[in-house]
Amino acid sequence: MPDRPGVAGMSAVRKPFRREGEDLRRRALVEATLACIATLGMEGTTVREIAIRAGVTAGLIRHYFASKDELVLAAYSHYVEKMARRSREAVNDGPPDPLLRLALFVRTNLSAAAVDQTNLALWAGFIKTVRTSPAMAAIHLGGYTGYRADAESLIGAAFAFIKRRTTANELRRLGIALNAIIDGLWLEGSIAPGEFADGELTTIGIASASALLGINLENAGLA
Amino acid sequence: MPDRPGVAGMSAVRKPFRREGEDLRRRALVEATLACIATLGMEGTTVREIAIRAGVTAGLIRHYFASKDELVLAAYSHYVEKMARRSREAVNDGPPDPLLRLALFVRTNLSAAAVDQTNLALWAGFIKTVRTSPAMAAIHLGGYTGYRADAESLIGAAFAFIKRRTTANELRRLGIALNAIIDGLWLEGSIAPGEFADGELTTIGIASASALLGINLENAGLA
DNA sequence: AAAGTTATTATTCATTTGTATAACAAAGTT
DNA sequence: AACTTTGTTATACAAATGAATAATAACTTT
Repeated sequence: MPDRPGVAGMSAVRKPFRREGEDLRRRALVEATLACIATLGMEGTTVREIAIRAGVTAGLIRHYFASKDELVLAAYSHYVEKMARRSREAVNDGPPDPLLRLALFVRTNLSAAAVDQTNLALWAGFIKTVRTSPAMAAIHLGGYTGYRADAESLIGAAFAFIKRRTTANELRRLGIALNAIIDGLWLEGSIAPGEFADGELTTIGIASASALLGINLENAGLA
Repeated sequence: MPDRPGVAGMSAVRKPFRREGEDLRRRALVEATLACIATLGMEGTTVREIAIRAGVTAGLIRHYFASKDELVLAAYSHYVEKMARRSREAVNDGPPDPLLRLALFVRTNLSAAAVDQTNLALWAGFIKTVRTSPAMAAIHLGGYTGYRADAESLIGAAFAFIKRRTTANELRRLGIALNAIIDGLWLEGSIAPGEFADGELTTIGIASASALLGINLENAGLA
Protein backbone atom coordinates (compact mmCIF):
# COMPACT_ATOMS: atom_id res chain seq x y z
CA MET A 1 0.00 0.00 0.00
CA PRO A 2 1.90 3.05 -1.20
CA ASP A 3 1.25 6.10 0.93
CA ARG A 4 2.13 8.92 -1.38
CA PRO A 5 -0.53 8.58 -4.04
CA GLY A 6 -4.01 8.71 -2.58
CA VAL A 7 -5.04 6.47 0.24
CA ALA A 8 -7.14 4.15 -1.89
CA GLY A 9 -7.34 5.53 -5.37
CA MET A 10 -8.76 8.73 -3.96
CA SER A 11 -6.67 11.56 -5.32
CA ALA A 12 -4.11 9.38 -7.09
CA VAL A 13 -1.72 12.27 -7.67
CA ARG A 14 1.12 11.05 -9.79
CA LYS A 15 4.51 12.46 -8.93
CA PRO A 16 5.41 15.13 -11.44
CA PHE A 17 8.79 14.75 -13.10
CA ARG A 18 11.11 16.03 -15.76
CA ARG A 19 13.10 13.99 -18.20
CA GLU A 20 16.67 14.65 -17.20
CA GLY A 21 19.56 13.47 -19.31
CA GLU A 22 21.08 10.05 -18.82
CA ASP A 23 24.32 11.49 -17.44
CA LEU A 24 22.54 13.47 -14.80
CA ARG A 25 20.38 10.59 -13.67
CA ARG A 26 23.20 8.07 -13.55
CA ARG A 27 25.34 10.45 -11.54
CA ALA A 28 22.50 11.27 -9.19
CA LEU A 29 21.87 7.59 -8.61
CA VAL A 30 25.54 6.84 -8.07
CA GLU A 31 25.92 9.67 -5.59
CA ALA A 32 22.75 8.71 -3.80
CA THR A 33 24.13 5.20 -3.49
CA LEU A 34 27.35 6.46 -1.94
CA ALA A 35 25.47 8.68 0.46
CA CYS A 36 23.28 5.77 1.38
CA ILE A 37 26.15 3.37 2.02
CA ALA A 38 28.00 5.99 4.02
CA THR A 39 25.00 6.79 6.16
CA LEU A 40 23.23 3.48 6.55
CA GLY A 41 25.82 0.93 5.59
CA MET A 42 25.42 -1.63 2.88
CA GLU A 43 22.45 -3.26 4.57
CA GLY A 44 20.47 -0.08 4.76
CA THR A 45 21.18 0.60 1.12
CA THR A 46 17.99 -0.51 -0.57
CA VAL A 47 16.81 0.44 -4.02
CA ARG A 48 13.96 2.36 -2.46
CA GLU A 49 16.22 4.38 -0.18
CA ILE A 50 18.58 5.15 -3.03
CA ALA A 51 15.68 6.28 -5.19
CA ILE A 52 14.38 8.62 -2.52
CA ARG A 53 17.77 10.27 -2.15
CA ALA A 54 18.15 10.60 -5.89
CA GLY A 55 14.72 12.20 -6.10
CA VAL A 56 13.24 9.50 -8.29
CA THR A 57 11.22 6.36 -7.80
CA ALA A 58 12.73 2.94 -7.38
CA GLY A 59 11.71 1.65 -10.76
CA LEU A 60 13.97 4.10 -12.54
CA ILE A 61 17.05 2.36 -11.22
CA ARG A 62 16.45 -0.60 -13.38
CA HIS A 63 16.07 1.66 -16.36
CA TYR A 64 19.67 2.77 -16.03
CA PHE A 65 21.28 -0.20 -14.30
CA ALA A 66 20.62 -3.84 -15.05
CA SER A 67 20.59 -4.64 -11.36
CA LYS A 68 21.30 -3.16 -7.98
CA ASP A 69 24.69 -4.85 -7.98
CA GLU A 70 25.63 -3.04 -11.13
CA LEU A 71 24.70 0.27 -9.56
CA VAL A 72 26.81 -0.50 -6.51
CA LEU A 73 29.68 -1.41 -8.80
CA ALA A 74 29.40 1.89 -10.62
CA ALA A 75 29.30 3.69 -7.30
CA TYR A 76 32.45 1.97 -6.08
CA SER A 77 34.26 2.77 -9.28
CA HIS A 78 33.25 6.39 -8.93
CA TYR A 79 34.44 6.47 -5.35
CA VAL A 80 37.83 4.92 -6.05
CA GLU A 81 38.46 7.29 -8.90
CA LYS A 82 37.46 10.31 -6.86
CA MET A 83 39.85 9.40 -4.06
CA ALA A 84 42.76 8.73 -6.39
CA ARG A 85 42.10 11.95 -8.25
CA ARG A 86 42.07 14.03 -5.10
CA SER A 87 45.37 12.68 -3.90
CA ARG A 88 47.01 13.16 -7.27
CA GLU A 89 45.67 16.62 -7.88
CA ALA A 90 46.79 17.83 -4.48
CA VAL A 91 50.35 16.75 -5.21
CA ASN A 92 50.38 17.92 -8.80
CA ASP A 93 49.07 21.34 -7.88
CA GLY A 94 51.79 21.56 -5.28
CA PRO A 95 55.34 22.90 -5.51
CA PRO A 96 57.96 21.18 -7.67
CA ASP A 97 60.28 20.47 -4.74
CA PRO A 98 60.20 16.65 -4.30
CA LEU A 99 60.46 16.87 -0.52
CA LEU A 100 57.57 19.27 -0.32
CA ARG A 101 55.55 17.04 -2.61
CA LEU A 102 56.22 14.02 -0.46
CA ALA A 103 55.15 15.88 2.65
CA LEU A 104 52.08 17.11 0.83
CA PHE A 105 51.20 13.56 -0.11
CA VAL A 106 51.23 12.53 3.52
CA ARG A 107 49.36 15.60 4.68
CA THR A 108 46.66 15.35 2.05
CA ASN A 109 45.86 11.76 2.83
CA LEU A 110 45.66 12.49 6.53
CA SER A 111 43.75 15.73 6.22
CA ALA A 112 40.42 16.18 7.93
CA ALA A 113 38.73 15.73 4.58
CA ALA A 114 40.18 12.25 4.16
CA VAL A 115 39.96 11.14 7.75
CA ASP A 116 36.33 11.02 8.66
CA GLN A 117 33.72 8.49 9.51
CA THR A 118 31.89 8.88 6.24
CA ASN A 119 34.88 7.69 4.28
CA LEU A 120 35.45 4.86 6.68
CA ALA A 121 31.86 3.74 6.43
CA LEU A 122 32.05 3.81 2.67
CA TRP A 123 35.29 1.93 2.67
CA ALA A 124 34.08 -0.72 5.09
CA GLY A 125 30.82 -1.07 3.24
CA PHE A 126 32.60 -1.84 0.04
CA ILE A 127 35.47 -3.93 1.35
CA LYS A 128 33.48 -7.00 2.08
CA THR A 129 31.99 -6.94 -1.38
CA VAL A 130 35.49 -6.83 -2.80
CA ARG A 131 36.07 -10.31 -1.48
CA THR A 132 33.08 -11.90 -3.14
CA SER A 133 32.80 -10.03 -6.39
CA PRO A 134 35.62 -10.30 -8.94
CA ALA A 135 34.44 -7.13 -10.62
CA MET A 136 34.70 -5.24 -7.34
CA ALA A 137 38.07 -6.79 -6.64
CA ALA A 138 39.39 -5.59 -9.99
CA ILE A 139 38.29 -2.03 -9.33
CA HIS A 140 39.80 -2.14 -5.88
CA LEU A 141 43.16 -3.53 -6.97
CA GLY A 142 43.41 -0.94 -9.70
CA GLY A 143 42.95 1.90 -7.29
CA TYR A 144 45.23 0.40 -4.71
CA THR A 145 48.23 -0.42 -6.84
CA GLY A 146 47.95 2.98 -8.46
CA TYR A 147 48.07 4.54 -5.05
CA ARG A 148 51.15 2.64 -4.07
CA ALA A 149 52.82 3.43 -7.35
CA ASP A 150 52.30 7.11 -6.59
CA ALA A 151 53.99 6.68 -3.22
CA GLU A 152 56.96 4.85 -4.74
CA SER A 153 57.34 7.47 -7.40
CA LEU A 154 57.35 10.31 -4.90
CA ILE A 155 59.88 8.57 -2.70
CA GLY A 156 62.09 7.89 -5.70
CA ALA A 157 61.98 11.53 -6.73
CA ALA A 158 62.83 12.66 -3.21
CA PHE A 159 65.79 10.29 -3.03
CA ALA A 160 67.05 11.48 -6.38
CA PHE A 161 66.72 15.04 -5.19
CA ILE A 162 68.93 14.48 -2.18
CA LYS A 163 71.21 12.29 -4.30
CA ARG A 164 70.59 9.21 -2.25
CA ARG A 165 71.08 5.97 -4.10
CA THR A 166 68.50 3.25 -3.81
CA THR A 167 67.27 0.04 -5.41
CA ALA A 168 63.96 -0.98 -6.91
CA ASN A 169 63.50 -3.43 -4.09
CA GLU A 170 64.11 -0.87 -1.39
CA LEU A 171 61.80 1.53 -3.13
CA ARG A 172 59.08 -1.05 -3.20
CA ARG A 173 59.46 -1.83 0.47
CA LEU A 174 59.46 1.83 1.44
CA GLY A 175 56.42 2.47 -0.72
CA ILE A 176 54.57 -0.30 1.01
CA ALA A 177 55.65 0.97 4.41
CA LEU A 178 54.73 4.57 3.74
CA ASN A 179 51.38 3.47 2.50
CA ALA A 180 50.90 1.34 5.55
CA ILE A 181 51.60 4.25 7.87
CA ILE A 182 49.13 6.46 6.07
CA ASP A 183 46.50 3.75 5.94
CA GLY A 184 46.97 2.83 9.54
CA LEU A 185 46.74 6.40 10.79
CA TRP A 186 43.78 7.02 8.53
CA LEU A 187 42.10 4.00 10.00
CA GLU A 188 42.71 4.91 13.60
CA GLY A 189 41.60 8.47 13.07
CA SER A 190 38.48 7.48 11.18
CA ILE A 191 37.31 4.92 13.68
CA ALA A 192 37.89 6.95 16.80
CA PRO A 193 37.90 10.62 15.78
CA GLY A 194 37.71 11.84 19.32
CA GLU A 195 40.92 10.13 20.33
CA PHE A 196 43.20 12.50 18.49
CA ALA A 197 43.76 16.22 18.72
CA ASP A 198 43.52 18.44 15.66
CA GLY A 199 46.46 17.83 13.38
CA GLU A 200 47.90 15.16 15.64
CA LEU A 201 47.63 12.45 13.01
CA THR A 202 49.29 14.67 10.45
CA THR A 203 52.13 15.43 12.83
CA ILE A 204 52.64 11.77 13.60
CA GLY A 205 52.40 10.90 9.93
CA ILE A 206 55.10 13.37 8.94
CA ALA A 207 57.34 12.35 11.81
CA SER A 208 56.90 8.68 11.01
CA ALA A 209 57.56 9.17 7.33
CA SER A 210 60.66 11.16 8.18
CA ALA A 211 62.01 8.39 10.38
CA LEU A 212 61.02 5.72 7.90
CA LEU A 213 62.71 7.34 4.92
CA GLY A 214 65.54 9.02 6.75
CA ILE A 215 64.50 12.38 5.37
CA ASN A 216 63.42 15.32 7.46
CA LEU A 217 59.98 16.34 6.27
CA GLU A 218 58.98 18.17 9.41
CA ASN A 219 59.39 21.66 8.06
CA ALA A 220 58.28 20.89 4.55
CA GLY A 221 54.95 21.34 2.87
CA LEU A 222 53.68 24.28 4.82
CA ALA A 223 52.88 26.72 2.06
CA MET B 1 7.21 -25.70 3.17
CA PRO B 2 10.07 -27.15 5.17
CA ASP B 3 11.93 -29.87 3.30
CA ARG B 4 13.49 -31.83 6.09
CA PRO B 5 10.44 -33.14 7.87
CA GLY B 6 8.19 -35.18 5.63
CA VAL B 7 6.83 -33.82 2.40
CA ALA B 8 3.28 -33.33 3.63
CA GLY B 9 2.93 -34.82 7.03
CA MET B 10 4.07 -38.13 5.64
CA SER B 11 6.95 -39.27 7.79
CA ALA B 12 7.21 -36.06 9.84
CA VAL B 13 10.60 -37.00 11.24
CA ARG B 14 11.51 -34.48 13.84
CA LYS B 15 15.15 -33.63 14.03
CA PRO B 16 16.70 -35.54 16.92
CA PHE B 17 18.65 -33.45 19.38
CA ARG B 18 20.43 -33.45 22.67
CA ARG B 19 20.15 -30.89 25.38
CA GLU B 20 23.59 -29.36 25.53
CA GLY B 21 24.54 -26.99 28.27
CA GLU B 22 23.95 -23.28 27.93
CA ASP B 23 27.67 -22.56 27.68
CA LEU B 24 28.15 -24.95 24.81
CA ARG B 25 25.20 -23.67 22.86
CA ARG B 26 26.04 -20.02 23.30
CA ARG B 27 29.59 -20.63 22.23
CA ALA B 28 28.51 -22.68 19.23
CA LEU B 29 26.14 -19.94 18.17
CA VAL B 30 28.75 -17.24 18.61
CA GLU B 31 31.33 -19.17 16.62
CA ALA B 32 28.83 -19.99 13.92
CA THR B 33 28.06 -16.29 13.69
CA LEU B 34 31.72 -15.43 13.25
CA ALA B 35 32.17 -18.10 10.60
CA CYS B 36 29.10 -16.82 8.85
CA ILE B 37 30.20 -13.19 8.84
CA ALA B 38 33.67 -14.16 7.69
CA THR B 39 32.35 -16.29 4.86
CA LEU B 40 29.25 -14.51 3.70
CA GLY B 41 29.62 -11.03 5.09
CA MET B 42 27.10 -9.36 7.36
CA GLU B 43 24.34 -9.50 4.79
CA GLY B 44 24.62 -13.21 4.29
CA THR B 45 24.50 -13.70 8.02
CA THR B 46 20.90 -14.70 8.66
CA VAL B 47 19.55 -16.43 11.70
CA ARG B 48 18.81 -19.46 9.59
CA GLU B 49 22.35 -19.69 8.23
CA ILE B 50 23.81 -19.26 11.69
CA ALA B 51 21.55 -21.97 13.04
CA ILE B 52 22.59 -24.42 10.32
CA ARG B 53 26.26 -23.89 11.08
CA ALA B 54 25.67 -24.26 14.79
CA GLY B 55 23.80 -27.50 14.17
CA VAL B 56 20.52 -26.26 15.59
CA THR B 57 17.33 -24.75 14.27
CA ALA B 58 16.74 -21.05 13.96
CA GLY B 59 14.28 -20.83 16.79
CA LEU B 60 16.90 -21.74 19.35
CA ILE B 61 18.72 -18.51 18.78
CA ARG B 62 15.98 -16.56 20.42
CA HIS B 63 16.07 -18.88 23.34
CA TYR B 64 19.62 -17.79 24.16
CA PHE B 65 19.73 -14.30 22.71
CA ALA B 66 16.99 -11.70 22.89
CA SER B 67 17.59 -10.76 19.28
CA LYS B 68 19.93 -11.32 16.40
CA ASP B 69 21.64 -8.03 17.18
CA GLU B 70 22.48 -9.27 20.64
CA LEU B 71 24.04 -12.39 19.19
CA VAL B 72 26.14 -10.33 16.81
CA LEU B 73 27.23 -8.20 19.71
CA ALA B 74 28.31 -11.23 21.69
CA ALA B 75 30.18 -12.50 18.66
CA TYR B 76 32.06 -9.25 18.25
CA SER B 77 32.99 -9.17 21.87
CA HIS B 78 34.28 -12.72 21.59
CA TYR B 79 36.29 -11.84 18.52
CA VAL B 80 37.92 -8.76 20.02
CA GLU B 81 38.88 -10.63 23.14
CA LYS B 82 40.32 -13.52 21.19
CA MET B 83 42.51 -11.22 19.12
CA ALA B 84 43.76 -9.29 22.12
CA ARG B 85 44.47 -12.48 24.00
CA ARG B 86 46.49 -13.96 21.17
CA SER B 87 48.69 -10.92 20.87
CA ARG B 88 49.26 -10.72 24.59
CA GLU B 89 49.95 -14.39 25.10
CA ALA B 90 52.47 -14.48 22.29
CA VAL B 91 54.44 -11.70 23.92
CA ASN B 92 54.08 -12.97 27.47
CA ASP B 93 55.19 -16.45 26.53
CA GLY B 94 58.21 -14.93 24.84
CA PRO B 95 61.63 -14.06 26.21
CA PRO B 96 62.11 -11.40 28.87
CA ASP B 97 64.39 -9.28 26.69
CA PRO B 98 62.35 -6.11 25.90
CA LEU B 99 63.76 -5.82 22.40
CA LEU B 100 62.87 -9.39 21.59
CA ARG B 101 59.42 -8.86 22.98
CA LEU B 102 58.89 -5.80 20.86
CA ALA B 103 59.97 -7.64 17.74
CA LEU B 104 57.73 -10.52 18.70
CA PHE B 105 54.80 -8.15 19.03
CA VAL B 106 55.31 -6.94 15.49
CA ARG B 107 55.86 -10.42 14.11
CA THR B 108 52.86 -11.93 15.81
CA ASN B 109 50.48 -9.31 14.51
CA LEU B 110 51.79 -9.70 10.99
CA SER B 111 51.99 -13.47 11.02
CA ALA B 112 50.13 -15.51 8.48
CA ALA B 113 47.59 -16.37 11.14
CA ALA B 114 46.69 -12.73 11.64
CA VAL B 115 46.94 -11.61 8.05
CA ASP B 116 44.30 -13.42 6.10
CA GLN B 117 41.11 -12.66 4.32
CA THR B 118 38.95 -14.29 6.93
CA ASN B 119 40.06 -11.83 9.54
CA LEU B 120 39.65 -8.94 7.17
CA ALA B 121 36.15 -10.02 6.26
CA LEU B 122 35.26 -10.30 9.91
CA TRP B 123 36.77 -6.95 10.68
CA ALA B 124 35.05 -5.22 7.79
CA GLY B 125 31.77 -6.86 8.60
CA PHE B 126 31.85 -5.52 12.11
CA ILE B 127 33.35 -2.10 11.50
CA LYS B 128 30.33 -0.59 9.89
CA THR B 129 28.17 -1.72 12.75
CA VAL B 130 30.53 0.02 15.14
CA ARG B 131 29.44 3.32 13.71
CA THR B 132 25.74 2.87 14.28
CA SER B 133 25.63 0.88 17.49
CA PRO B 134 26.95 2.44 20.69
CA ALA B 135 27.29 -0.99 22.25
CA MET B 136 29.47 -2.14 19.38
CA ALA B 137 31.48 1.06 19.56
CA ALA B 138 32.18 0.48 23.23
CA ILE B 139 33.46 -3.02 22.61
CA HIS B 140 35.60 -1.79 19.78
CA LEU B 141 37.14 1.08 21.69
CA GLY B 142 37.92 -1.19 24.59
CA GLY B 143 39.87 -3.60 22.44
CA TYR B 144 41.56 -0.86 20.52
CA THR B 145 42.86 1.26 23.35
CA GLY B 146 44.02 -1.87 25.10
CA TYR B 147 45.95 -2.82 22.05
CA ARG B 148 47.61 0.55 21.82
CA ALA B 149 48.41 0.52 25.51
CA ASP B 150 50.26 -2.75 24.95
CA ALA B 151 52.31 -1.17 22.20
CA GLU B 152 53.17 1.84 24.33
CA SER B 153 54.15 -0.37 27.21
CA LEU B 154 56.46 -2.49 25.08
CA ILE B 155 58.12 0.55 23.57
CA GLY B 156 58.59 2.06 27.00
CA ALA B 157 60.23 -1.11 28.28
CA ALA B 158 62.52 -1.26 25.26
CA PHE B 159 63.57 2.35 25.74
CA ALA B 160 64.25 1.76 29.41
CA PHE B 161 66.30 -1.28 28.51
CA ILE B 162 68.60 0.68 26.22
CA LYS B 163 68.57 3.54 28.69
CA ARG B 164 66.97 5.96 26.30
CA ARG B 165 65.01 8.75 27.90
CA THR B 166 61.58 9.61 26.65
CA THR B 167 58.38 11.44 27.55
CA ALA B 168 54.80 10.33 27.91
CA ASN B 169 53.90 12.36 24.88
CA GLU B 170 56.57 10.83 22.70
CA LEU B 171 55.59 7.40 23.91
CA ARG B 172 52.00 8.05 22.95
CA ARG B 173 52.94 9.22 19.49
CA LEU B 174 55.24 6.27 18.90
CA GLY B 175 52.60 3.87 20.13
CA ILE B 176 50.12 5.31 17.70
CA ALA B 177 52.63 5.17 14.88
CA LEU B 178 53.72 1.61 15.58
CA ASN B 179 50.13 0.56 15.70
CA ALA B 180 49.46 2.34 12.45
CA ILE B 181 52.29 0.53 10.70
CA ILE B 182 51.06 -2.82 11.90
CA ASP B 183 47.46 -2.04 11.02
CA GLY B 184 48.38 -0.69 7.63
CA LEU B 185 50.52 -3.66 6.70
CA TRP B 186 47.89 -6.00 8.05
CA LEU B 187 45.33 -4.28 5.88
CA GLU B 188 47.39 -4.37 2.71
CA GLY B 189 48.32 -7.98 3.20
CA SER B 190 44.79 -9.06 3.99
CA ILE B 191 43.19 -7.35 1.05
CA ALA B 192 45.69 -8.43 -1.57
CA PRO B 193 47.37 -11.56 -0.25
CA GLY B 194 48.95 -12.39 -3.58
CA GLU B 195 50.82 -9.12 -3.75
CA PHE B 196 53.36 -10.00 -1.11
CA ALA B 197 55.91 -12.75 -0.83
CA ASP B 198 56.06 -15.00 2.21
CA GLY B 199 57.38 -13.08 5.16
CA GLU B 200 57.68 -9.87 3.21
CA LEU B 201 55.21 -8.01 5.39
CA THR B 202 56.98 -9.16 8.51
CA THR B 203 60.31 -8.01 7.13
CA ILE B 204 58.91 -4.63 6.22
CA GLY B 205 57.18 -4.37 9.57
CA ILE B 206 60.37 -5.04 11.52
CA ALA B 207 62.39 -2.69 9.33
CA SER B 208 59.80 0.05 9.65
CA ALA B 209 59.50 -0.34 13.39
CA SER B 210 63.29 -0.19 13.66
CA ALA B 211 63.45 3.03 11.69
CA LEU B 212 60.50 4.48 13.54
CA LEU B 213 61.85 3.80 17.01
CA GLY B 214 65.53 4.13 16.24
CA ILE B 215 66.14 0.63 17.55
CA ASN B 216 67.53 -2.19 15.50
CA LEU B 217 65.05 -5.05 15.75
CA GLU B 218 66.19 -6.83 12.63
CA ASN B 219 68.05 -9.62 14.35
CA ALA B 220 65.74 -9.89 17.29
CA GLY B 221 62.90 -12.25 17.96
CA LEU B 222 64.15 -15.23 16.03
CA ALA B 223 64.20 -17.89 18.70
C1' DA C 1 8.28 -44.70 37.36
C1' DA C 2 5.47 -40.65 37.07
C1' DA C 3 5.40 -35.79 36.75
C1' DG C 4 7.34 -31.53 35.73
C1' DT C 5 10.84 -28.35 33.34
C1' DT C 6 12.53 -26.35 29.69
C1' DA C 7 15.67 -26.94 25.84
C1' DT C 8 14.78 -27.61 21.17
C1' DT C 9 12.22 -28.12 16.99
C1' DA C 10 8.48 -26.84 13.85
C1' DT C 11 5.33 -23.57 12.11
C1' DT C 12 3.37 -19.10 11.31
C1' DC C 13 3.50 -14.10 10.41
C1' DA C 14 4.36 -9.46 9.13
C1' DT C 15 7.81 -6.88 6.84
C1' DT C 16 11.29 -5.93 3.59
C1' DT C 17 13.74 -6.55 -0.56
C1' DG C 18 15.01 -6.90 -5.48
C1' DT C 19 12.93 -7.36 -9.62
C1' DA C 20 9.37 -7.52 -13.16
C1' DT C 21 5.61 -5.44 -15.44
C1' DA C 22 2.07 -2.17 -16.48
C1' DA C 23 0.49 2.57 -16.83
C1' DC C 24 1.54 7.16 -17.90
C1' DA C 25 3.50 11.45 -19.65
C1' DA C 26 7.29 14.46 -21.39
C1' DA C 27 9.90 15.44 -25.14
C1' DG C 28 11.08 14.72 -29.99
C1' DT C 29 9.63 14.01 -35.03
C1' DT C 30 7.20 14.71 -38.95
C1' DA D 1 -1.31 18.97 -34.61
C1' DA D 2 -0.90 13.95 -34.62
C1' DC D 3 2.28 10.22 -33.78
C1' DT D 4 6.20 7.95 -31.77
C1' DT D 5 9.63 7.15 -28.48
C1' DT D 6 11.15 6.32 -24.05
C1' DG D 7 12.05 8.33 -19.51
C1' DT D 8 9.48 7.83 -15.33
C1' DT D 9 6.05 6.50 -12.05
C1' DA D 10 3.11 3.07 -9.97
C1' DT D 11 1.76 -1.51 -8.95
C1' DA D 12 2.51 -6.42 -8.38
C1' DC D 13 5.07 -10.43 -6.89
C1' DA D 14 7.93 -14.01 -5.21
C1' DA D 15 11.60 -14.80 -2.10
C1' DA D 16 13.88 -13.96 2.18
C1' DT D 17 14.19 -12.43 6.85
C1' DG D 18 13.66 -11.62 11.95
C1' DA D 19 10.63 -12.62 15.25
C1' DA D 20 6.71 -14.84 17.64
C1' DT D 21 4.22 -18.81 18.93
C1' DA D 22 2.97 -23.64 19.27
C1' DA D 23 4.35 -28.40 19.63
C1' DT D 24 7.42 -31.88 21.32
C1' DA D 25 10.87 -34.46 23.59
C1' DA D 26 15.08 -34.76 26.50
C1' DC D 27 16.46 -34.38 30.84
C1' DT D 28 15.58 -33.70 36.10
C1' DT D 29 13.23 -34.34 40.27
C1' DT D 30 10.70 -36.77 43.33
